[in-house]
Order: sequence, then C-alpha cells, then structure tokens
Amino acid sequence: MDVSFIFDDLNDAQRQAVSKDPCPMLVLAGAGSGKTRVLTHRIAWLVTALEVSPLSILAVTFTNKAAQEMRHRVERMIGSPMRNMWLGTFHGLSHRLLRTHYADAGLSNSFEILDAQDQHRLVRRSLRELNLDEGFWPPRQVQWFINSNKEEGRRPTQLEGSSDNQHQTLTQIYAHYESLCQRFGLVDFAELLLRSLELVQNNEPIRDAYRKRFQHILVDEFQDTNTIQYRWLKLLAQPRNSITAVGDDDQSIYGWRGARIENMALFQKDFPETQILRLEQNYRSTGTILAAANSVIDHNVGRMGKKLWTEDQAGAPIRLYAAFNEIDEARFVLEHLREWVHEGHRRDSIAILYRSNAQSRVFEELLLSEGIPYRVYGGLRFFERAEIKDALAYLRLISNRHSDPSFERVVNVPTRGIGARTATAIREHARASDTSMWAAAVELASKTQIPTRARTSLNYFIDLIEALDASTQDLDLTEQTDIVVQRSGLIDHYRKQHGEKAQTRVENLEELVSAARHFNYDPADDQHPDPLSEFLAHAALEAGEGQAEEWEDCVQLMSLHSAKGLEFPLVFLCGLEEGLFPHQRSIDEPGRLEEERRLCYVGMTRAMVQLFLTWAEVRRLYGRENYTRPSRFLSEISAELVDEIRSSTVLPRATSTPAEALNTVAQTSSPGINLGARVHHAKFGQGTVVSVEGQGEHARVQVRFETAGSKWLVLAYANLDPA
DNA sequence: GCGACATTGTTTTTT
DNA sequence: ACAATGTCGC
Repeated sequence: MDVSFIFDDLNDAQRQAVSKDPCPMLVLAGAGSGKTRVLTHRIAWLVTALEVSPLSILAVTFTNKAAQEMRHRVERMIGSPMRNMWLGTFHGLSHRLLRTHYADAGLSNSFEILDAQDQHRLVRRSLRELNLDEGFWPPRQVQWFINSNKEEGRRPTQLEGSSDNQHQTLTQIYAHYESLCQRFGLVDFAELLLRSLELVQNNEPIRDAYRKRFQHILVDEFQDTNTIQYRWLKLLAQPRNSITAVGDDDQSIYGWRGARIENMALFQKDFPETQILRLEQNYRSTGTILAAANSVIDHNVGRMGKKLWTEDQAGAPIRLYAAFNEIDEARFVLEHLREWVHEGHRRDSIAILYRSNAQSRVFEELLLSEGIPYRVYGGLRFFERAEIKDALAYLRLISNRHSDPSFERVVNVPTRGIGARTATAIREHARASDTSMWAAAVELASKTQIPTRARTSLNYFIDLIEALDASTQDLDLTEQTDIVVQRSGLIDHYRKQHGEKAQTRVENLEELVSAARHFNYDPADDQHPDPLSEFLAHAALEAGEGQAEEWEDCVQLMSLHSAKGLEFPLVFLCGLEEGLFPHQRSIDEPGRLEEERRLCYVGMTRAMVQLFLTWAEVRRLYGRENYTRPSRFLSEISAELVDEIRSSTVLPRATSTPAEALNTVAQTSSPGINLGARVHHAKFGQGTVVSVEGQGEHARVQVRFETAGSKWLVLAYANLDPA
C-alpha cells in the first residue's frame, strides 16, 4: 500500500518518529514542533503501513479536547471512522476499564463519579462524622492530602503507623472518606486512576488480556503524567514495549498537581532500549520570539537538552512595557490590540495571557466598556453550574436511589420545606442504620419521629422521585431529561426569580435537554448499563467546555496554564512582576521556581508573530496596593531582542528627573497632570496620579495621597499643582 | 426557611 | 476587593 501521503508534509525528524519500528520511543518535542502531528501520523502509519488493527492501539491524552482533536485528525487521514480504537484521556479510559470490570475492581455496577465539588462535600461529611473541627482540618487541605496520596498510589493502610499526630488524623479521615465512597459506590477522579491501576496490577488475567490487546501504546504530553498514570502505562506496555511517549520537559507545568517530570528519565530506565528522538524545528514563532523564549528557559538547570530553532527570519522585536498600574497596563494592551485589529487582523488572533485568573478583571472591564468582544477561558464550565448539577442529581436519583450526594443536593431544591433539621435527622438515621439517605428518608417518612410538616414534604419528595422514575422508564434520554427539568420544579423555581442570573439558569437547563439530545449513546461500543448512566458519567468526566456556545470573533483571555497547546499571532503576556509571576508561593523553592520559568516559556512560545510583555509598578491585589519589581524572567531575556517602550508614566526611576517626568506624553489637557505625576492638593497634600479619565473639562484623575488615601478628583475643580 | 450580616480565604486546573 | 460561605434573628 502506498503510504507516502503520511510523510508528505513532514520534516526528517518527524518522519523518523512516525515510521520507527515498534519500540519504546521517547519523542522530545519542543513547542510548536509538530508534536500532535507526529502522534496522529504515527497512528496512521501503524494502521496503514503495518496494518495494525485500530483495536490494538491505545492512545492517551490529558484532556478531552486533545483526544477529540487527535481522533478527528486520524480519521481524516485514514478516511474512515476509528470508533474501536481506544483513544481518550487517562480518566476516560480508566473509567471504561472499571465499567467493564467493575466486579473485579470491587465496585458496584452503578458506581458514579465524584467531581471536585462532590468530593469536597464528602470530605466535609467525613469530618462531621468523625467529630473533627473544620477549622482545624480545612476540607480543602484534607482533600489535597487524599488526592495527592492517591496520585502516588498510597492507600490509608500504607500510611498508618506514622508517629505524627496530624498525619495520623489525616490518614484516619482518608480511611473514613474511602469507606463512605465504597459504601455508596462513589469514585473520585484520582480513584478512577488508582483503581484501574490496581485492577491491572492485581488481576493477572485482565492484565494479560489488555497487554495482548494493546500492541501499540501512544502517550501525549508525557511530561504531565503522575506516578500512577506512568505505572499504569508501564504495566500495559510491558513486555511488548511498543510505546511512544511524546513530551517536552520544558513545558511541564503541572508539578503542583502531581505530574512527575522524572517520568521521562524513568521511562529510559524502565525501557532500556528506548529510542530518543528530538523535534527541534519550530514552525510557529518568529526567530526573535523563539530566541527570547530560549534565553529564558536556558536559565533552568537539568533540562533534557533541546534547542529549538526556526527557519523564520528574525521578526519584530519583543515589546516590553512598564505600566504604572494594572489599569495603565490594560490600557496599553487595548491600544495595541486596536492597532492590530485596524491592520485587518481578526480579534481571535489575539490572546491576553496572565498568571492568575484574578488579573482578567481589569481587562474585562476595559474591553467591555470599549465594546470589544472577548472571551474569558476558565471559570465554571457547563456541567459544573449549580442548576445543571441539580438537574443531574435528580437524574442520578432516578437511576440510583442510593446516591447520597445527589440526595443531599436536591431534597430541598427547589425549597419544599425540608430544612437543615430534617436533613440532619435523615443523615443521622442513615448513619445509625448504615444505609443510604434515601433508605433512611423512606423509613422516617412513615414514622412520627419528625414533625408532620416535614414528613409531608419528605413524602412529596419521595413520591416525586418514584413518579419521575416510573413515568420516564421507557422514554429516551432527551425526554427523560426534559421531564425531570420540568417536573422537578427547577425550571419554575428559576423562572419565578427575576434578573439576568435566573434567566441564564433557565436557559442552561433548557440547554441541558439539548445536550442530552446531542449526546450519542453507542450501545454496541460501551459497557454502560443504560444511556442515562453513560450521560451522567460523561457529565462528570467532561465538564462541557464550550457546551453549545457559539463564539463570535473574540479576543481570547486566559491563564498561562490554559494556553498550553494553543497558538496566537499576537500575544500579550501580562503581569510580569516578582511575586505575581513568578508567584510568591513558588519563589523560595528552586523546583517550583523552575516550573514558573517553564510557564513563562510556555507563554512566550504561544506567540507566532508579535509578543508584548507588560508589568505594572503598582498592582492592586486582594484590595491592597503593592509596589512591585519587574519579574526576573524579564531580565533573563537577551536585551537585544527587546524593544522597551517608554512608559508614559513617571517612574520612581533614578534616570528620570521630575522635569522630564512632567513632560512625558500628556493624556489630559492640563500640563503636568499625567499618569504617575506627583501633585499637590490644598487639603489632601502630596500625592501621585494613579489613573486618568476623560478629556479637558471632564477629565478626572485618581490621586493616591500620602496621608489622605486615594481620591477621585475632577481636574477642573481640584486645583492640583504639580509638586 | 430565608434574608441580613460576618467571616474567610483567596496560583495555576483536568479529570 | 470580593466572592463564597457560615451564623443569626425573625
């Protein structure tokens, strides 16, 4: 068969990686070097040239988006659907494994997936049941303790015997939490991975079956694998050892949530015949941008060694702006983004990137007031919205009455007279008789232990769920969802409320019905007992990014982490200040600092044509104004690549005299009253102009006075003098 | 059970 | 600053 089409648009290194005989292979793929392309082409090559069945391929990614994209690309190349190829996220594939072998994994066939919120709630419940004070054992920290232990493959029994009291208690909570999960058939995200690892680890027949089946394993973003993900891969890959791992140690930015960059070294040790290939030609950025990014990442020690290069000419210099404060920073970005759009570029070719999501606000406010469409990534996703989770909880109760988290969530939503008191009674009773809350509620509803009023309400709720179940038995998922949304009273509940928020909630609920409609259930392909459970699992595993939302041509705002894997012609990398980026909490530890540097590298390498870097000398954070110093990463960029734009502000810089300061670009008609100018006011004394709005008579300035605090003043009346 | 006030904790995020 | 909880009084 002619397979030349697979190699047509590949360079030598890529070609080698794609067509290497099956072996353990580690592909070090730099930013923009065609990493995804290598993976997809290799799959295509395996299937066509080696005539490998798609059934015997296992391809793993981290995000659903990446998985979808990869499947799509492979299918387009091969020209036929690849439904039976196992291509998905670690969590998705683990889930599939557990559904198929639930009994061997020690689970019930109706186990459900807990998301982070549900897990948080369950941790709190564990604390309550153990009579531990939340103040002393913050649920979030407990959650972190549990997850990070699971990610390292540690069960409570392996943690016992510590002499440290605190550690002992945490382990005890972990154990209790686990018993609750087990009792109610709940599986959190880390548990999906750990269970499925333990399944293949402890069950020889199953392990052998999958080893035999998966003749070729491919892994994307290998540098982000954690301990148990790597163990799982290793277990499945041996002894055949045809495993292709693609990754970039310089883009490892998830160490804080358990990713082990060391897995790249471990891989070479565990698979001694490993072939290492490097993809070092970058097709994305200009020479200048690449050189700048390289000069930053060069400051990390212990890299695997890789030098990105490009055939592109130098390109425009990187432009650096020292803003006076975050408002000035946003203004600067706006100004240059406008210019870019005026040159005829699309808005969605622009990204504003920042270290922490809180930084988006200033940009949003400005873009909104200027009427420029934008989209902020991150934040609540579709299936995480409260009203959606409510509706899903109803659906879940229909399919599994004993789901405590769902029960707790909706017994009183919309409010129907089952308050905290009744809920506690049910919980206590469930605990005492070791059953689910549903069972306890059914029992209590016929007894006189609780007030008649509450009992009536409880009976109403029980009947509602039973009725919903009975009447939707034979309906399809869409109708089922529709009826639940209507009859649960959720829609009416929000319809009655006014305001924009309630309105979007109603719309979201309607959207859920259409999400159910578009959800295709494939009974042949999957292990799910019914479409409903599969839909629920889908909701938990795939939070619904971009659920049916049509985005017009928008400026893209996102954190550096969410920008990984994306590229934009124009990038603004903002807030390059010590303490913000690198983040304060990463500054002291060398390992974490290097991760911040990699994050900076990731950010810079997103830019294709033009990169702007900005920092603000004063930044309001958590309600406090802070004086900042420029990020160390700025000084790590070779100076000749950077065009430092003169700040329109007066900086407390030794080089500028007050006279020079007052003559910098005027934005107001009053000479000398510019951003950053030192001024004097008859009543408030000395101060500094921190922001300026409007022109001429209507000009207003915000002045931060040394003793009188921060004030907004109308220039025409304030009688400010340059000081 | 609900609204009004107080308290709290704020990096990054997928699944 | 601010959102997201928790507590209290009705």
